[in-house]
Amino acid sequence: MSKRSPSPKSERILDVAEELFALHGYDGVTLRQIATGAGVDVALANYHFGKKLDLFRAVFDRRSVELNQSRLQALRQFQAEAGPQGPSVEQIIEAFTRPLEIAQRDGDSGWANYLALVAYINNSPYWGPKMMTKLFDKLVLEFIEALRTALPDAREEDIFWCYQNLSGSLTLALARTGRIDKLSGGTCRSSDLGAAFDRMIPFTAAGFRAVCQKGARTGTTRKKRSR
Amino acid sequence: MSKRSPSPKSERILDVAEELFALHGYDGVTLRQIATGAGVDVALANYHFGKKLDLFRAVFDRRSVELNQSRLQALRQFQAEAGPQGPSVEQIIEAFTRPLEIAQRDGDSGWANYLALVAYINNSPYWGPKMMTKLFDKLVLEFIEALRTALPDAREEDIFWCYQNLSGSLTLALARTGRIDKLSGGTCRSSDLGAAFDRMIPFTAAGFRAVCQKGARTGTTRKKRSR
DNA sequence: TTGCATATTCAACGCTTGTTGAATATGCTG
DNA sequence: CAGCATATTCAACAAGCGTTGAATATGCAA
Repeated sequence: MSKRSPSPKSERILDVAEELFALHGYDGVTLRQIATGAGVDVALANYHFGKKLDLFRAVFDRRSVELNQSRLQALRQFQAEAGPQGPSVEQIIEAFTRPLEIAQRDGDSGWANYLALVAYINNSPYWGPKMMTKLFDKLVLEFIEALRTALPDAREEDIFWCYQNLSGSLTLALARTGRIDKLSGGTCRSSDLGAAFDRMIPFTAAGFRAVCQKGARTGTTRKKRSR
Repeated sequence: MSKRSPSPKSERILDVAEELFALHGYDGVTLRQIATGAGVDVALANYHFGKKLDLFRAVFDRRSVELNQSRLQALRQFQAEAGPQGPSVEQIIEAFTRPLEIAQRDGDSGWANYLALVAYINNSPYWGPKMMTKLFDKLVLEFIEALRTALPDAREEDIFWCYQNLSGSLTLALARTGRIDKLSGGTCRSSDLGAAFDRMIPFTAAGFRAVCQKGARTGTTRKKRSR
């Protein structure tokens, strides 16, 4: 009703753009590459989405609502099951990450490309501040609030720095660079988000506790001897 | 002797290229932008470095040896001071990360741009596998070997997955996207690598222990209930 | 000063880029 | 069928791209 149903060719454009932007970044992809990959004329992308930048935004927007709804729902589920002290750190991180794995595993094949695109944007000093805030800040602050409840003695700045560690681990996993495959001699496959999350969740949960739990950090700012 | 000393203008080209590549990526920068920023003619980059891709490689190469020497030296120092069981996980991660902060703080101002460029390349599915291996794998495997010694009960795949978590946290910190500044309302500044590392080191050390220490993980692969 | 290697600029090339306006195809409504 | 909105292609544009060969400047050796 409110939005006309998209033509199949415009969806193909989004799919191909998603794949290419995730691999080569915004400037590394031409509209002609996208059009060729989608089997359409180069002018069609302009017709449906306007300028190249608008197409980039459309790709980034497309799956964000569904993605963040599933994460928020997972968090709400844990909160409903938990007592008044709220869900555990593990549960919060599980709700933050597992829906991404599930989308990649059960959703259409474009999800893997989309998650790699999010990784590209999140790690970019140019695009990150310009595009992440609008679509992801509200959700992230919701999770940080939950972490505050689970770690009541945490200092404000420690919570955010720990979140950045979590975000970094997640970002590199979503980028699926294949580097861990090489380093490990094939033992690990970066396409296996499930295996990555099986370690990432206990890893980062222990990290949060070590930095944010009562008595974890002494003194004022630095804790290690400088020499 | 073996290499002629570089002209001051060729260094300026490298400096400007470093800054722009770190911010916009390989395809987001033109040789004309670099030349203009360096105050030279566009043909000079070709004269000194060959093709655009060769210039990109030259920028990436320039500081890598010095960087990794300082990290390896820090590791060797801890190893010399430690008993036969080797340095602690914290010390290993400290040696892996602190030299980057020190380079940015005490070295010339281009170091911050260089580290952001490393973050860009490491997080890129296109450039990562193509460029990281040659310059960084040897060093990384040395650190992983040290971690194996510090965590003798760790499974092989767990060590590598945990390393990826560390690498991801480090990568996002080096990218200095400014996102944590916004999220935290100004409490954290992503340009402050020291503050980031003060949390990253205990955070990731606890993560390694939680996943890789004896008795940390039970059963075969998954540890959490699926529902 | 002359000579020569290195460094730098100049001018231009062929090609690709994003974008546009007009032309055509498609599919639904009457 | 006619009419019309939407979808798609066609052809072309001006601008910018990386790269090159020739021309000029620079700095040191004889």
